Amino acid sequence: MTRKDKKNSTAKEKRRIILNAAVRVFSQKGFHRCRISDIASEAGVAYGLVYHYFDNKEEILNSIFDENWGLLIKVIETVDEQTDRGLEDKLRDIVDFILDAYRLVPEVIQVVVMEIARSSKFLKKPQIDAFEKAFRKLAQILAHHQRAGELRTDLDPKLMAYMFFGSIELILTGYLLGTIEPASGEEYESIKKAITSICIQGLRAPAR
Amino acid sequence: MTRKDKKNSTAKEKRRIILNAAVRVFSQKGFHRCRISDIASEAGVAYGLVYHYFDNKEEILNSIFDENWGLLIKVIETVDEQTDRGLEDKLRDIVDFILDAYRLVPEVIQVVVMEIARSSKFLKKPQIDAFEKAFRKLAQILAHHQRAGELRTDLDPKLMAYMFFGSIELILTGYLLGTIEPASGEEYESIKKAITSICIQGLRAPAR
Amino acid sequence: MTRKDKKNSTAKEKRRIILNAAVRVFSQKGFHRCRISDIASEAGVAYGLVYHYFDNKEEILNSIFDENWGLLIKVIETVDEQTDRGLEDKLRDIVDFILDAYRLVPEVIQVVVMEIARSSKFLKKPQIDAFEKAFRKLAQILAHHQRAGELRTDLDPKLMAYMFFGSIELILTGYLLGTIEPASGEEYESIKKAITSICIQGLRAPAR
Amino acid sequence: MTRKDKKNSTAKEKRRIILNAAVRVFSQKGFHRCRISDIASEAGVAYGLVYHYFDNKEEILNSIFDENWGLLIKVIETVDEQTDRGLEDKLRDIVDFILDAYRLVPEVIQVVVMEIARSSKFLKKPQIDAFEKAFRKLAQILAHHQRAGELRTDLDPKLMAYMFFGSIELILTGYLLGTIEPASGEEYESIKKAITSICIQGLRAPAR
DNA sequence: AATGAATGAGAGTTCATTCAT
DNA sequence: GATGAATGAACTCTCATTCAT
Repeated sequence: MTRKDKKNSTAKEKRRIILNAAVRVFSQKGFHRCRISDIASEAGVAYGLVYHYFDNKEEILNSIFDENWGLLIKVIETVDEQTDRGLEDKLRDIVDFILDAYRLVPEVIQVVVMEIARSSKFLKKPQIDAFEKAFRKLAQILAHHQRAGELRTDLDPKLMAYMFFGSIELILTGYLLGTIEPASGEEYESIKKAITSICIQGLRAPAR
Repeated sequence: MTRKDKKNSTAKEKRRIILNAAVRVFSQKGFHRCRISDIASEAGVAYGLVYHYFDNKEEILNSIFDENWGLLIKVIETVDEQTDRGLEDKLRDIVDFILDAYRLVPEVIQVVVMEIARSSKFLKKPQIDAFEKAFRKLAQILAHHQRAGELRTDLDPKLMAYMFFGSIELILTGYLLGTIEPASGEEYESIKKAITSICIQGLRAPAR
Repeated sequence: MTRKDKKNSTAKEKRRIILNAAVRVFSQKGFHRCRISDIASEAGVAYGLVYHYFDNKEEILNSIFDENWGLLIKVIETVDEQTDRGLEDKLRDIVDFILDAYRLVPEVIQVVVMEIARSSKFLKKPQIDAFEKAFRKLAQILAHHQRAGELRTDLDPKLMAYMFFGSIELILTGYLLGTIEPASGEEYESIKKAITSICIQGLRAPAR
Repeated sequence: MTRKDKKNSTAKEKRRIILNAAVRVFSQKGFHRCRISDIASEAGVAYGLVYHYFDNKEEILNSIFDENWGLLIKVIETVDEQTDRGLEDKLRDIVDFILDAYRLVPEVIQVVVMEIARSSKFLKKPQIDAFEKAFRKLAQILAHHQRAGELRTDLDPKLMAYMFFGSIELILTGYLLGTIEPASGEEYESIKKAITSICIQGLRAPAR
């Protein structure tokens, strides 16, 4: 019987528990409106323990961002490497990833979108860089397809990238706010398709 | 010579001065990171005077939102009434209004977008309603053009509205963050055109 | 037509209006819980005007005390001069004065008793002196009757005076709190009699 | 050697230390005139610790009241149960308790009497109820002796109870104010006797 | 006399963070 | 690792008082 079995949490797992608790309370009350003790009691630990695993409150938020935004970047990079696939497939992969994540862990998406991306002006350097990296990567992909003649060339690829993510983000916000009614499983698929399709048809070079 | 001329500020003007100061400090440091005293000293008034004109910090933020978001709603409503104009013109008016506002008073836009719209989940009822109203109005316009056969009918107009505003918003964020290089006057015009064009071509019903 | 007729308030009357308003709000909310602006709006004047008639908040309270406590002292002095009357009559006059005052202007009594007499430790010198004067005067009267053989001599007259006022005061408090049910006009008379009687004869049932 | 011995204060003791410090500063400066920081520095603890043990300033005052008024109620209840003892003994027990408490901890008595009992109109419900309970209990005792023929029946027992406590209270106030000179140990005993005796027999000199 | 805008010290309260156990 | 008592800076909000008009 290993130590892991005896205790239901190793150091790493404890950190995870705290992080998950933080996601929940951040999403419920907002980062600034919640206290370390809220996180601790949600996690079921003493609040002093939070400081064993994280230097301070902001670091918790940054950890959530790093971890999840990192996944997005990884998806975009993977997509970028698949040079043989079409633009539509690529964008669709990204949309799928984000919307699936939203379905599975909406709180995570909320925190990342509402608490971090949106106060991006006040992020620390590493987070700003990571934030920007996703846009840059996508812009690269778009530029590639521009050069391949699949996309209109009168537009800055970066601008397109921002519009793409902006579209997705505000739709998620609509869901989060409840001003767009939450979609059923089937609808999700059609929304994914819709987002991609709107972007593509808008971006696609006009047929001759 | 009236009293108004003698003194450089009437009650209403003092309120304005404080509100403008608040916009500046909110945009510089963020709502949660700035203190009432920051606003007061930026406005050049005593601490307590801020409370003479506003009940509390949040009311200041709400006033900024109400005032400016109200303008947006008015623009959308005006556009809605112009039944004889084409969709492209209408969207262009909205884009123009937002981007021109950004050029003139970027701090206002930043505060409205980053500090309020983005933490919309935590707004008070009247603000949530106002927030939603803009989307609903635009969705109405889009639905109208859908029925007129100008827009593809396979999409929820609300979804389109969210994508439209989302595109604009994240582009503004890019500007605010400096990750999109701020455009010169001329470029502004081309960006306005681009946003409208992307949206229209993407949304337009396929040519038969 | 005199100025007094034109305007419904001379300086002295304005002062009176403010003072009366102060009594009402002090009695409702308590001295520490009410603001100058409460007094002003109760009086129907601008709050700056309060400072024309009074130096500060505390002076208002002191004025209320001085004025009313002065009446009590006057009554006691008058009683003291009536050397030919019996002790019972004298005490009864004092009791009458206080209880009648309570019937007529309970708010005044409340403020004097609860806000001033009771925080007597923190009064200014002139008020402490006036406060004490009433007790000293009554003690003098009691001492006189002690020497005349009407009162037991085993007790300090001052102690008796304190007990006398203390009895009255806490009964009033009971009324003010509503823990003693407010008496009707007739009952008032019997209470006056009871207080005097208890002081002189005590609680014991008369021996048969 | 237990932890309790090593450290000079457990959680409960710390609370006690703060409460005692609060009694001292309340009695010196008055509740409204003292700040939390006064309590903290008097207790020798950090500002924030006071809030670790008490929700707010008022709760501190209420705790002092509850604790000490509770003792008074207990004494009255004990006295009430001793059905075989005479009225004089019973009243004497209550007088003893209060005056002994005053000798031992005059600050406590001052705070309870001057800061709480006297602003009883503004107390919270539980405190008002407790306040009234003491009077009700004593009135019950008096009513019992009334029925037993030991007390005059022409008086409301509640009224008597108020007079009894009122007498004691204002005497204590006289001490607190220094307008009655603080008694020596021996005098205390005679004062206790005097109060009881006056209540029962009144002020009148015994008929010869 | 009258107004109420303006001032700013003051006080309660919160809470991130540290640290002894 | 774990706990939660202890710290104190920070910040909002209040309100008595002043003063220009």
